[in-house]
Amino acid sequence: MKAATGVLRAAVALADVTGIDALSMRRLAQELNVVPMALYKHVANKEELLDGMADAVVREIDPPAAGPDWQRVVRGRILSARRVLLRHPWAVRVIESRTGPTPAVLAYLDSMAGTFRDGGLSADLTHHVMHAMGSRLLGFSQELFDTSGPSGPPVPGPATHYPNIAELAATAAHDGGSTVGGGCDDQFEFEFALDLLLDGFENLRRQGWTSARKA
Amino acid sequence: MKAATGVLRAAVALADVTGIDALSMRRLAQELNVVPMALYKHVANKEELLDGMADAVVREIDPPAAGPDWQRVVRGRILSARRVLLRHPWAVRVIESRTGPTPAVLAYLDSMAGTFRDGGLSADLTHHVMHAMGSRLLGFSQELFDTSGPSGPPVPGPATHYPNIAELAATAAHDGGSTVGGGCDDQFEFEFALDLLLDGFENLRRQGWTSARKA
DNA sequence: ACCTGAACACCGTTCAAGT
DNA sequence: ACCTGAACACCGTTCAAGT
Repeated sequence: MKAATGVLRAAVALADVTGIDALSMRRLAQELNVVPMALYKHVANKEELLDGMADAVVREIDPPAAGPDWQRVVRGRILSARRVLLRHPWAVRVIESRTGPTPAVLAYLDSMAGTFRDGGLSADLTHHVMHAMGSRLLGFSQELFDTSGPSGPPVPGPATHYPNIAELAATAAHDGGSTVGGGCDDQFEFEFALDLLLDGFENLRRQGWTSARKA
Repeated sequence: MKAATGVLRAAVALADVTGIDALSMRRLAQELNVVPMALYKHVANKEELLDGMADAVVREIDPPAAGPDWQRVVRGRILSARRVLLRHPWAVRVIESRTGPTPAVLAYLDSMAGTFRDGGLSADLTHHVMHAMGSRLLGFSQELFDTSGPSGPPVPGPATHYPNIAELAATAAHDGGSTVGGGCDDQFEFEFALDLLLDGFENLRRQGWTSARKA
């Protein structure tokens, strides 16, 4: 059974407003002025609803731009994916909780693999490159916790027991950049890691790297 | 209030056996032959229990090895973290769900930052390098979904609509390597990405890279 | 003062009763 | 045949009653 688009749109909107924890079948039914059990006409269960929500979000990512520079195409699309995730913060946890890739995710990954292949990366290298990117392909920051925001990096007072982290935080605080409250610049950090990886891939391509693991 | 070690050990053991979804306050109390409310003598609430469990797992990671080669020290410790996570698969989701870093995580990150600094990376570079590594510092694979296991990469039949992914899967299936069932070699992919990042960091260090974002 | 059982306010989903 | 409300088996946590 496929989740009806009306239910799906309502679920995405509700999660955007209330967060994913507050999205229950009962609450969603209430939003649609419908009895809870009526939802089960449109979705088999909550998992299928979440599958549909994940796919709806992934479909918001821009299609690949045209152009000969594979690094530029990949970069632009991943930054688009990141913008989508910033619009739907709950989507990270929903996508992560899927047991397997949903159709829109598969289509996205297939398209991304095509961009690498068209850029001249071998199938072997493309395979490992896709693994190395992992969830970053979908715009995941892969950070351990959110260091942006008004509170900045969560380091205790000046007499901290974490001298090295304190030093890093002090360095970040001295930065100008686009941050105001002393937090880290998420966008800068994301692009730093992304470009480091893309440059690394391009180096391997130029060197004709292979995994050399054939039997 | 600090979670008692007995309750913590029981919770970790229970999660190892039954998975994190089955770990409820009621089930844990039953395991300890105790009435559910008795747990609240030792933990303020379930979140505090999960905090304690996350810390208990992080404390299992090996201390840093001695040695002049920072790449080797970082690499060894992250691979130790990965082994810990493979012993406690539920820990990934528990650590991710913490709103901020727990004490053991802070101590680990501080120690890791110290290794980078001792290796000659500037505070500036260390800061961005730690962000770029993100959850990988704790051994997270950061993959979108599990492609190992007997089923291998989850690609539909031969007449698939995902030709590029099919090609990559075929390449992986032809590999010898340590995999048996045609799945991807998680350990190889993890080390591939890790080494790519560490080499990238070392290049930036040699070039005297700075973020050049000072006000 | 301490412990604890019942109760509260939820949850996803089953199922039988009503139309 | 279809819809739906009550019910089931949970959950984390509150709170009042009992010792």
